[in-house]
Amino acid sequence: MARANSSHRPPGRPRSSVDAVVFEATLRTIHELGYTRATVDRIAAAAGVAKTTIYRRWPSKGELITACLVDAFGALPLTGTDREKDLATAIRWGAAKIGEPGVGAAFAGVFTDAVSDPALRRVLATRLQDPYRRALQEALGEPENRVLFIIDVVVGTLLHRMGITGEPMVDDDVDTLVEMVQRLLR
Amino acid sequence: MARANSSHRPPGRPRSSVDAVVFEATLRTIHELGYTRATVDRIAAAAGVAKTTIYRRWPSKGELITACLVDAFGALPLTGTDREKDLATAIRWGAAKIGEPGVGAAFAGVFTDAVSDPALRRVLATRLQDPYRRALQEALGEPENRVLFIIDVVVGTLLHRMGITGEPMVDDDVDTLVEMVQRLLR
DNA sequence: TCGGTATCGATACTTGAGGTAGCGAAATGG
DNA sequence: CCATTTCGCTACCTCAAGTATCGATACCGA
Repeated sequence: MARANSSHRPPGRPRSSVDAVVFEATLRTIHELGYTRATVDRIAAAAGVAKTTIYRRWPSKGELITACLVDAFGALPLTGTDREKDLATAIRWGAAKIGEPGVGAAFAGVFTDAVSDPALRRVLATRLQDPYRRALQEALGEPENRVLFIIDVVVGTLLHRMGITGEPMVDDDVDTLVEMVQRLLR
Repeated sequence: MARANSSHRPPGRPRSSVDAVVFEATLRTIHELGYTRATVDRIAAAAGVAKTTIYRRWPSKGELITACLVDAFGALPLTGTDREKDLATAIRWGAAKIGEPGVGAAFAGVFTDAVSDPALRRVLATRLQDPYRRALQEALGEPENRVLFIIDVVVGTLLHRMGITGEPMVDDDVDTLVEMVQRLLR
């Protein structure tokens, strides 16, 4: 069995550290041109990198966007002690992240691509949905199907608004969303 | 100013009445292959019609799908006398329609195309969203922004579930959705 | 210092989908 | 019979995802 030796460097030229630059260029390009016109060619150009370099690191546009979103969303800031507060935090956190330039459009775009692409759907579920679903299950102490329902409501609503208006949801409506979903915990 | 004379037939060969056949073929193809692989070529073949005939009637794939959805959804069956009941009816009606074969996938697909296509977004808003928004405003007696919020929640949630699982929402969750949104009327 | 190896940018290519152009044939009304 | 329009058909254009290849380059170990 091969030993996992983190201090061992693989042979050959090491990869240049441009992942963060590519992520930033991806969101910026999507923000400026929209998801469809944000082609891999344009993203590569915006990052100052060859298209082949993109495909060497992420096997498809969908996986690039997914990795970009995982990087952009980061970790949910939950306390684990106050269920109502944690749910409100999660909703407001999601609304804020989806409102960041390019994030909402990227999310909506990759999500819809996934509808017709089972492989991408698995990647999206594993890398993006599962971590937050588990964190919420633990913090809220609710069964999986209930947490999945809440995720459908919150993410679906926020993305639908973003897709219709092109603008993030206003705070008043986020407040309504928070109150509405919080009742499910009582 | 040209007079609108509905009894006057325009000259030339009349269009063959295949709209319904094309709509049926569109939903069936999307149901069988998914939105992305349901190309206009394949839809035309499934309808037994030339691709150019499709483009003679609908200027783009997005407009074809929109017309198809307008035809599939039809009119909301509201009473106009019982607000709570009408809201529940609207939600269950929407859930049932989105669950019909091909409808949910078509809706999700054209919706996401619209995110990056302002012209299509206008078509979708005018032909699909506005009629139901107005009908709900009248039946519920709620202001426009409140009705728009409800539409975001209901449609967003149903489409998100459909996109994630590929299956329509189960009745129990639809019930929860109904109760959750009904509280907004009180 | 010099191979071995893997990444780099660049270019060219394949595949597939949306959409258009132009044709002769067919269907209507006058 | 003639003008007009739609029909199916074929060929085509544009653009985007993804692949293949090549010389150049960066790192490691001997």
